[in-house]
Amino acid sequence: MIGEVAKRSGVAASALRFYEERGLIKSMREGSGQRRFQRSVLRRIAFIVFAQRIGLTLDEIATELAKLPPDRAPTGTDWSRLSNTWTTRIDERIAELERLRAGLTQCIGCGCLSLDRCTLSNPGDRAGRLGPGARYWLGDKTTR
Amino acid sequence: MIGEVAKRSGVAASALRFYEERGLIKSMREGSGQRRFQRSVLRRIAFIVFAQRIGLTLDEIATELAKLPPDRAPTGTDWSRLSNTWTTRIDERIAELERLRAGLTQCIGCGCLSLDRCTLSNPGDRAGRLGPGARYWLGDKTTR
DNA sequence: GTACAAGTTCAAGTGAACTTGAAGTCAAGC
DNA sequence: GCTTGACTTCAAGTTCACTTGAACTTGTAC
Repeated sequence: MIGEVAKRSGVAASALRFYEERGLIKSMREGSGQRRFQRSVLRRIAFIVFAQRIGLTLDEIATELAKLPPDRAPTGTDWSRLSNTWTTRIDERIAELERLRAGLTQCIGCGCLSLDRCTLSNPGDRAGRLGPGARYWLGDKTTR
Repeated sequence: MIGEVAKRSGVAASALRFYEERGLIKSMREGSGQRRFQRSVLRRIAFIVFAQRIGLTLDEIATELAKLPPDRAPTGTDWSRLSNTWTTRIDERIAELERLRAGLTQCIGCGCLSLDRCTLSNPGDRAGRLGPGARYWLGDKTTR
């Protein structure tokens, strides 16, 4: 029952249908055509919600979830294998935020964000190397 | 010249026009109708880019930037006053990420994200209090 | 037997942050 | 005088992650 899962997970039923359409979760169908979910779907949903907060797109999340064994129920080990790569991602994001905080207090206040002498900024040799909309102040490769 | 500012900031000209339309930056016009920017616009753009990475929407950024004195060029003190509120925001985001990391390693691995006994999870008494699409696993009030 | 809640599909709408395209202006270089 | 490049406006398109609405079916309650 989709309503039950929605209630338990806090994720709207429409979103759950959307996730299924995108292949993030699966369901069985009853004779009547209504969805039946296995218990394990809750953990998947939890993972999706977490991952979104970390900043992954649904596509990336789908790719990650596809690494889980399709044949058997995922074990704690399966999950923690996924979690490990994500931990890295979180650490990177935290590091970036700390850089931003430093930039905010050290650079914007002092005026170097006029881009002439900030250690965070380094146009010229970095410009154009990042994708369209590149922002060299961020020292960011992903740009999104 | 918009192309010059685009090159210096790494932000696309179309985005700069969009920011101007949204009131985030300003420009003078030459006789020909082309935009002329003051040097200080670069610092504003830097601020916008930083703020976006921190997770603010353009609307929020506009609100923040509106706090700068419209009459005179902003001083370092003006900027750092803004930065302070943002530092808080960054710290919150870092704290959240650390919670997520804990959740990832402690909860998903162990199985409690089946939502029965996780300290991060607490349905029932929290359900429905958050907006639509509420996700109680996040312990989040803003939900976005 | 009929009301009602909960489910179904499918198409279209939403908001954020831009980008793209069409059609036109303007100054410089050859 | 004509091409080129950089600019202009304005409308429409794009991606992401959903939500909303219309039209319909199913199961339970009275």
